[in-house]
Amino acid sequence: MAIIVDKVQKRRDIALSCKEIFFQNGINDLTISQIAKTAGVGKGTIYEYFKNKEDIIFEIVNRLIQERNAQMFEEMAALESTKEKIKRFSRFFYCEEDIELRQLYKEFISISLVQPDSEMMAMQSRITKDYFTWFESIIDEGIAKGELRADAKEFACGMFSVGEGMFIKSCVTDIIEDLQKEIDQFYDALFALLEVK
Amino acid sequence: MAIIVDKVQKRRDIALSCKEIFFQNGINDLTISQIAKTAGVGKGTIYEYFKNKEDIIFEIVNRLIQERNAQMFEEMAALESTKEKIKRFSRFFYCEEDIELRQLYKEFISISLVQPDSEMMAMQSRITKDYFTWFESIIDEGIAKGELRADAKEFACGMFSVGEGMFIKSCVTDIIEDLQKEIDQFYDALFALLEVK
Amino acid sequence: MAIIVDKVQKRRDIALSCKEIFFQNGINDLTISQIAKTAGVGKGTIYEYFKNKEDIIFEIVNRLIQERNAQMFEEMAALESTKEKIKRFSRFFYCEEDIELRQLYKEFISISLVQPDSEMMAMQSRITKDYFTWFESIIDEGIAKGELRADAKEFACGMFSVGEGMFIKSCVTDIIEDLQKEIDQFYDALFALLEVK
Amino acid sequence: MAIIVDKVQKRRDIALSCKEIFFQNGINDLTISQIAKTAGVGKGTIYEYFKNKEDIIFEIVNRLIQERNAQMFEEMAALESTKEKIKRFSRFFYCEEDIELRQLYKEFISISLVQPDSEMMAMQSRITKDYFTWFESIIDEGIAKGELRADAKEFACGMFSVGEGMFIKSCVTDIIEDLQKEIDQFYDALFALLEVK
DNA sequence: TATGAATGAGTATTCATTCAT
DNA sequence: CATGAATGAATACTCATTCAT
Repeated sequence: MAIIVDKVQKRRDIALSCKEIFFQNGINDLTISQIAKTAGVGKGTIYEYFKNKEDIIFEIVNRLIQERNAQMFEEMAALESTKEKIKRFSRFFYCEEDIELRQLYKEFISISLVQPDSEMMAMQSRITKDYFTWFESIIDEGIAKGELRADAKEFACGMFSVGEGMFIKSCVTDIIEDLQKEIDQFYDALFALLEVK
Repeated sequence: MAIIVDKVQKRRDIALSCKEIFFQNGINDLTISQIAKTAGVGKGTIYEYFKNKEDIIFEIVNRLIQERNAQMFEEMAALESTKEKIKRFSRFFYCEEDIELRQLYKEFISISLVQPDSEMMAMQSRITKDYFTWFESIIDEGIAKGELRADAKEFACGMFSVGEGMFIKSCVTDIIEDLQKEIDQFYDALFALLEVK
Repeated sequence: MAIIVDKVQKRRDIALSCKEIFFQNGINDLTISQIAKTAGVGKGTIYEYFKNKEDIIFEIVNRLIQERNAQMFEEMAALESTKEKIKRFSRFFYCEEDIELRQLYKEFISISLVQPDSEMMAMQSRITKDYFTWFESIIDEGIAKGELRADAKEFACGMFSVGEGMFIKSCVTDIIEDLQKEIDQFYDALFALLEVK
Repeated sequence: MAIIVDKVQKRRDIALSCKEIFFQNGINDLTISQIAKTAGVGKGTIYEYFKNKEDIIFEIVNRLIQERNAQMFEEMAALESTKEKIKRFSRFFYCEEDIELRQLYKEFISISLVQPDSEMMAMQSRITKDYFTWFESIIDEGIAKGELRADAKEFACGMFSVGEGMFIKSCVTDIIEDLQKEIDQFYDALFALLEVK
């Protein structure tokens, strides 16, 4: 009998083997030849596991995002106050703390902007909803604990969006000096208005 | 001397002649051949006025952004209250009102994400600062007029970022239903806290 | 011994299992993967029974041609007069009556034209001779029955060739309108000269 | 001013430069790389003059066919009797006389069989009609000169088709021995019936 | 100065065949 | 005997850039 390969596992393996070049060069310099070489397989083998290039890029981004998001949510869950959690969330993206996470999201958004019809869009939607749900839940929690005013919930969507907006800003402009400070200030000012005194 | 002016003028002319194909196909399908044909010049001529493709794309985006932003600020200046102005600002990007402006910014951000080293970045910075300055100035104005609380200014940066964030969201996700409503709600809720009663 | 018979049987089975995809897509889109899947065996197994792709294509065409030709001759044998038989022969190919038979011969001839060194050529010779022999025999019969003049036999080869020629014409040109009428007219005119009054 | 090239002329030049490899290897081994190399130009240059591979192959076949057919008709026109002309026509294809002409028609028909949707089909139709018209005209002439019976015209189409049929036969079978004799016999027998005694 | 003809490096994808299990 | 995972040579086509005129 011939070897039976776990296709799902091999997809993941090939995708993850590209981690390094992905983080180094982004997706633009990712050619099938390079992917094959990096994964240590033949070019034809790639097409045994992926429909086309779009498919493999999707898998790479998908795997990495899943991996990172899980870590993020876990870390944030460990924190106490609502404000702390939200500030921690922002710090993932604006500090140089995790340069790879930044690179990952950057590529992710850029692909989605350029190829809005692909599966990428569905994934973006899913992830955006997850973030938004998380924001809502911790604000709910804050209200339940009596930390926040009842109308704080109306800011959930905005809180997430301001994060996304500043992330883009940090990527496409030179205005990097006080980015973290800026976002902190915004959240501080907002929470000053929302916290129950 | 006259020749230098001519160069600048010709750069602009060539760039603006591509308006239509840019809005139709985006930047990905913009080839030098096409640009040359559209501009009514030879392919070689392009390289007399532009260093390379990056350079010409920069010029196109630059010219179009200048043009549009001028219009935008003019329109917004005509409005009365601070809240109205800011809501008008958001409407430029989230409604289908001006599909071309959306397309323009989308391309602009996507290029900047992918080629952060180019001149694009400086341009992004400049524009972002302009927006931010505008936000600050109208908030100042609101405070001066007694519409807004003194600490409203701390939200200038956030107000702009939430706009950018939602713009990205509207481009990369399917979550489109109540985008305009969502952003309006956010601004309403925020102004409810900031307005002097 | 039994093994050899099995091999022959399996070759036939695999070949005939491809009937459907052959008639649907022709030979150009016939890949080994597809053949293996359709035959319900592994890709490697194909190479146990066939030397290479050429070999399997030969077998497919061979089996299908055998099958169809047997039917054809049987049907034609049931007819009465010489002219009827010959006209019936032509109808197999020129009418849309049997689209699959047309497709089969088309592929057959096209392969033979392109790869004249293969076994295909021997098969073409065999089949052409069969047709020719059949033409001769029914003309002989016609002469024996007193239907046809004695020198009619000199037209056997031509009668077959005119059929082949018009088949090709019907495949490669748009001149389709009165193909059946044209060939009928030719045979009518010829038989008018050949029939004993 | 830049060089202005006669596009039509260059198309022809590139096409004709492939004559040799076309006659040696047929169309199957004709790759763009090879064509470019043979024509002494870069691969990209090919696409300046041809839409795609199909287009260049069409040009090659087209040019060669035009060239040869002109020669053929000229030669045939020089002959006297109707029978001579028709027999001469057949000799072009069945003898080894002009191996290249045979190869050319072989490829031509084979391409048309495989890609019936291309421009090739229109060309086949045109050429077939030309041949047919020629057959009709010389039969008319024969009738006018009193050589042939008035009903000879009904055989024009058949006479051409029998030629095509035997050409195919000569290409795809081993039955080559008496091909010329066979076709001569057919025409002799037919003319024996058609000639006015 | 203006041009457009020429270019070739670069890329995704296919598929017959092999061979370790 | 049977298999299907692995392969890589082969191929059409694109497009930014150069340079002779």
